[in-house]
Amino acid sequence: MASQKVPQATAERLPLYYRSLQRLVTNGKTRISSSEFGKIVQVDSTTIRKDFSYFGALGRKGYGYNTQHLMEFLRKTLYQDELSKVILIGVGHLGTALLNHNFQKNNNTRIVKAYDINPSKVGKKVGETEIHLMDDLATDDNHDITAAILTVPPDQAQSAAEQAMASGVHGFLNFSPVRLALPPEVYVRHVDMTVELQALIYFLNHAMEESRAE
Amino acid sequence: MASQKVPQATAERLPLYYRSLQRLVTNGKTRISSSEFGKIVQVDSTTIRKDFSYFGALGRKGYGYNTQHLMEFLRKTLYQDELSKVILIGVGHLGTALLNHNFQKNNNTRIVKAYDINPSKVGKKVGETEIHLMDDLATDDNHDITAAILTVPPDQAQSAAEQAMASGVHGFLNFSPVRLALPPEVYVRHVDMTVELQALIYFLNHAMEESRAE
DNA sequence: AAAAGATTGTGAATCAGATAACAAAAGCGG
DNA sequence: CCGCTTTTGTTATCTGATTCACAATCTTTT
Repeated sequence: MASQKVPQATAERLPLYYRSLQRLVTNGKTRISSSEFGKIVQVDSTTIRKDFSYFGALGRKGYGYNTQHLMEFLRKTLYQDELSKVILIGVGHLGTALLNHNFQKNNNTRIVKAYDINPSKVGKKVGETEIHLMDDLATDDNHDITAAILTVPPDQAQSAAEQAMASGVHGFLNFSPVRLALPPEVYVRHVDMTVELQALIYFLNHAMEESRAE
Repeated sequence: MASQKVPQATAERLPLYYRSLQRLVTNGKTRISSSEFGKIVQVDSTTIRKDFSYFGALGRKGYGYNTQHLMEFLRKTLYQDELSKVILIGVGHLGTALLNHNFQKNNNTRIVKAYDINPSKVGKKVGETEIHLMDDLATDDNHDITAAILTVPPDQAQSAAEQAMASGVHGFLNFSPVRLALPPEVYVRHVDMTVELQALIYFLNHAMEESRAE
């Protein structure tokens, strides 16, 4: 299986497709064409068809795609039919918000444990998740954990990531505004809100300049 | 000025460069080569030089870049020497976390006002920011506002964005897991944590499969 | 069951971005 | 102040992603 290599850009769109399909199925829509779907997810219809084509023929000519079927395919492909356990490191404002949110709504990812440096928080729960002491992280066994969400202050990010690695974690969703220096077998994704906001401001100002120039 | 068009990919790296430089300057580093800088921000040194070249000659051959000078250039380019006012819509868990954080640390962006649908929150403050009633959004004058941060539930995102537009906002940082349908003159950036996490899980599982295949 | 219409899947073309290669220019060490 | 070293800026090349164009094929209608 897994015929050709799936391009990175394609893989990054799959979760978006998946979530949109969940919504469509819930709303009782049974079939959809790539162009109609494209309007919803704001991706060109050709791109959508090409994305799906890496996994074989998922649609039917003259008909489109069966939403239920497509959704189930994506659920498997994204490993959403098995529970992914995740830990969260750093129970500050953002960490707390994520714990309360806990990704529980539509998907099969659960934050099973949180770590914080502050001993007074230890043992307490945020949402369903119990807080452990940061010092125990490196020596805990987290080999059954898929990924760690890093919501610590910038100066603690590198060290926290290393401790998580030591406990067996090999994937990170890094919310701290630092690039982590980690071995290549560890996979890191960045969510950097300050960068996003500054980029937004840059584009807004530049769009204005360009239209002025016209 | 603004000789050639700056590629999107370049523009999106500028905030990262800027923040790294702030740190370097603070730590007393006065000069840096593209290759040393590249290791810090984890971007290829050629890419860095090329990025800077769109803005003219910022470095000196055989020497590198003056950190202070470069930082100041980026500060201007990113409009960080003037205050950018931002509003936040949706004071839930995530919205509250962002208000408390308030982007204040190193940059010149401030959340000056928040909106929420819940009247019992109105008039209260989170951090420095006062909460207003959602119903007033469309009729308020927010033309001096650079962007709106959207942290509302998915089903309210579209309507909230439209109300913000009506009040004069033309840039959005959208944290809700929905693609907004807005006119093209409005600029939207998405921060989608569920997608990020699912993409991470996909890549982790697939990296494993590939290494198994070797 | 034939004709008309819809829509996929894909090879070819284009576009954007990243990397490589290197000449030109500046720094630096004796 | 001369030659060696460093490092930029940039052109050329490569890679990956998107878009185009259209044949193949299924659906729907009559």
